Amino acid sequence: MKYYFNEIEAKWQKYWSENQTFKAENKSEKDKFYVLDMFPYPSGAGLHVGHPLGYIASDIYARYKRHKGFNVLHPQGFDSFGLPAEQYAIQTGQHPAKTTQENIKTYRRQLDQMGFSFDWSREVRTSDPSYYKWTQWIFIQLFNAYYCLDADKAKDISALTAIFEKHGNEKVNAVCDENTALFSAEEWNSFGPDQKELVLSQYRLTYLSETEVNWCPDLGTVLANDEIVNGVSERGGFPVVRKKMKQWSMRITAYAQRLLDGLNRIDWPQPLKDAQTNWIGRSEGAMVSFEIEGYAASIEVFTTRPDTIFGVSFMTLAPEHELVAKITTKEQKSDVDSYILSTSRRSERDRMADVKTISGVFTGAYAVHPFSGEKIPVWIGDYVLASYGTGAVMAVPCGDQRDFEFAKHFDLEIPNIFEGQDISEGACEDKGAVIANSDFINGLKVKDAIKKVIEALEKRGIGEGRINYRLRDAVFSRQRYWGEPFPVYYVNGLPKMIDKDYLPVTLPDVEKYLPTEDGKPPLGNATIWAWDTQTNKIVSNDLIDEQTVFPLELNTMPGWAGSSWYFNRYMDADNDNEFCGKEALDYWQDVDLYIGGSEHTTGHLLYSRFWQKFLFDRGHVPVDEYAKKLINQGMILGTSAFVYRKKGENTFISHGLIKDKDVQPIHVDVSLVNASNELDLEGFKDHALNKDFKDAAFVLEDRKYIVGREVEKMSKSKYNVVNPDDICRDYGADTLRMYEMFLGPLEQAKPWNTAGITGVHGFLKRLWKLFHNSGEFSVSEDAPGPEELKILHKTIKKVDEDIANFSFNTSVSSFMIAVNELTSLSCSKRGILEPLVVLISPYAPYIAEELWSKLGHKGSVSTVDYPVFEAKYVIESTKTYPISFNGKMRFTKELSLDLDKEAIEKAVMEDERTQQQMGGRSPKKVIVVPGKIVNIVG
RNA sequence: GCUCGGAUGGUGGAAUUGGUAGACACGUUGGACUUAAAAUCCAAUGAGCAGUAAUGUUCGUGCGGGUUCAAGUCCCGCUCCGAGUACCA
Repeated sequence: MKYYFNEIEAKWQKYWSENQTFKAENKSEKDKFYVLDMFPYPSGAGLHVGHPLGYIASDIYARYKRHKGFNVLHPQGFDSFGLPAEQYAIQTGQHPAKTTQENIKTYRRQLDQMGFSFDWSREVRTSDPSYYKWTQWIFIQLFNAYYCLDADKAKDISALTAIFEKHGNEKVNAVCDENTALFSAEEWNSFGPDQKELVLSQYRLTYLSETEVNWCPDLGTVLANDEIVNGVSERGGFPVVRKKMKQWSMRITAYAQRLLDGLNRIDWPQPLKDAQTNWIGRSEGAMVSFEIEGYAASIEVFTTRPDTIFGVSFMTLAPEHELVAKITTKEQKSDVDSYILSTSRRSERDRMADVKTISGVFTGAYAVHPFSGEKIPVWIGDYVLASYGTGAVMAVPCGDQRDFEFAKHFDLEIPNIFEGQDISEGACEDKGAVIANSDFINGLKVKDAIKKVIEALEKRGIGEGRINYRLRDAVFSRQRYWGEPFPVYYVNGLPKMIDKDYLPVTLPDVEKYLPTEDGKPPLGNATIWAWDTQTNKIVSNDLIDEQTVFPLELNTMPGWAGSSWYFNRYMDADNDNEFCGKEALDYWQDVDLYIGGSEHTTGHLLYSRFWQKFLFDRGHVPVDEYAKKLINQGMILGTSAFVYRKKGENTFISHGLIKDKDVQPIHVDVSLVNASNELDLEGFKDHALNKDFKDAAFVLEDRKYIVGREVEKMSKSKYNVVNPDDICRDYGADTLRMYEMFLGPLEQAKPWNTAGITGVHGFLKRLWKLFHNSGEFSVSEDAPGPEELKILHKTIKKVDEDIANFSFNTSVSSFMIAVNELTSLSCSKRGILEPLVVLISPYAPYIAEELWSKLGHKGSVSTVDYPVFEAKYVIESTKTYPISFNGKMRFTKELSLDLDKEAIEKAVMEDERTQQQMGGRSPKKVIVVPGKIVNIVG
């Protein structure tokens, strides 16, 4: 009887769906285990074979844990707000909700086909009003909170106003804007409501501010730093410019230190932790204030090397620094203005690419050295970034290579403040140096000098020790249509939150999805988009009267809003009264295993940790790190195929004949190429992308056209996409699952190669054949013998260990060995098949279910708690090495069920003595048990 | 530049963490079945040398050293490849 995988798979999909086999309960006697995937954005192209890799791994783990007796939560959903649906809407006028709905349908079909054990009753979609209701709610919670540094946690904003009323803000130790002014209790109490609101916004964890943002004119929107790659937009590759706009921001910087500290408590990959650590970019140093000669202003700088303060010979401001206009002298004005103009014209990308060119200009102004009182010229230069620190540096050419080069270029002084260091060729950045020519810190080492300078600065009130972070507050506004609307309306230009009871504020319909002609975001096109504070309803814009009806926010939230808390929603996805019920949260707590791509390291994975910590502070969730363990699955790459067109001719040359001919490589669809790299010429002509190709000439080798190959990212534009639908049709989902695992280590990037799939498919066929010998299912009730049990338990032990270590590739090999060995014994015994089916079911659930039911079991193997994952026989691996006299070893491997324990114990006791003996003459025989080398005498 | 990975047959990759290097699979070659092909099954397959053969033997985990009875694995010094990040004061 043939292995009819298509029928089997359809049958069990139906069964699982009808019986809700994978529905998880929020109450159980069993221990909980939460396995999470990064939910997909449902794109129009559907899934390719690369997408499900992580889902297969997590599904294997989830099914394995169910067998081990855990109550497993394994949900799935869709990150369904996003730019592609919106751009499609701009082109076609089709509502993004409709496109999204259709795409989700395709995704769902593809996911079901692959046999994932998701609990779809908990599905979430970020674009669903019943979901984004709670995204809006969390936004309001952030608005109504500030970060108290004394308690080191977020608190309700009312606690802050209470302090202001009694003591003003002088003694408040909270995270706030740099330029927050001081006020007394009397002053606060005299402020009007609008002024109070402006002050509070300097403390709120989400706030409106005029910020310099990354504006992408082609996309008509603002981008976050992690959405920009090499100075152009990640999506589309359009140029990005700096622009000032009024935007919502998230005060993630308040959590910088806790985001660092939390990394020590979670089992995430080290490279990912390193990347987040670098992104947060903590550096210790000092703030120093330099007075400007002749002005009432001073320049604040941040430095990590306050010990080098006596080596300062000039200062450099970023061209965008606010003091530049104020302090530039008349004589220098035209130079400075033209320099600022030329740097602002250069895109960020040019500035980054061109690190070598040194440019700058003198402002004409002088600062005063805080200790020596000397005059220090103030320059501007584009090597100083406005967005880091204070946008100004104290330049120490002898201690910083960039300052050194700047000084050399403009012929500025380079005083040496290091004992016995030669600085004629470059700056001395060695932190073991000893300071000289530096007044009260002469003879001190760097570390001690830093301490002493900070003390002196603080004593004189002109500076202080400071920890600075590279991390910036996150801009939270997007000028897009297809995102969460803000639950915000404006009175006198000040934001007001809509009460929880009236959420969600649902996205309005618009005629056009582009920004309005006067430059407002797409929601500016909506005609029914105003808030009536009397009825608490969305009403027509015509009714705005500035008394009771007010304009609503026109921006929407960024893509990361919905994904920053979805893992909590799965625990209680249908709750209409809370974002997630307390009971569910207390039961499920956090994610035990999270699998997803490393591209989200400094985006989603940082923002979601931030929101979780906030929700924890406010008592809404029980833990402040939401994922105990995380694994980054490696990308599956495509193997692109190329044809080579002779330049200027319609002739294609086979890969082997190119040599030094002038040819242009052109991508060709991989489905037109067979396993030996031979191109289907008729197919190529029929599916030609370019009309000319229809009558192209070919230069062949061995009567074949051989294509060139290259490994690239799998993408539609590279014609190297392999569709899982095709693989499932030809080989079945079980084969696809096992093969993707077999391809190589989970965390490693690896190219897809359909040719190798026959090996795994052949294995499943052999397994099937083993128990369908005479054409129908046949299983023997005889008890298995030691040989057969040995095969089974060896496999159990190996597979169990491999799953625990996430080495799914080697466990597939173990299955193959087992089936090969059983085949050679012609073993078809129930006592072997039954546990083997359970063992194999996480990898190949469909064939396992089918065999399980043929064994006469009711219900699904997927939900069976079965002790099969504990090997009944303890198998010790022993090796015997007879040693010849020249010291070379040979040995025979022995795997035994009936080990002579006494002999081993005795040998272990002699271990020490043996080692001594081995230093001298070689023993005749050595037994190795794991971890020990022992000698057997005789 | 900095940070983190990696380098093993024709290919993807194993190697119980210091103990048979090359599991398992692809590919290749030969054979069986077949009119033939596909499918299936069996055998060989790191390289070299000797032998009709069983077998013996030498070399072999990017390069150069070192530690050890024993190194793909540990230590020191390089080379090359990949990923992330970048004027961060």
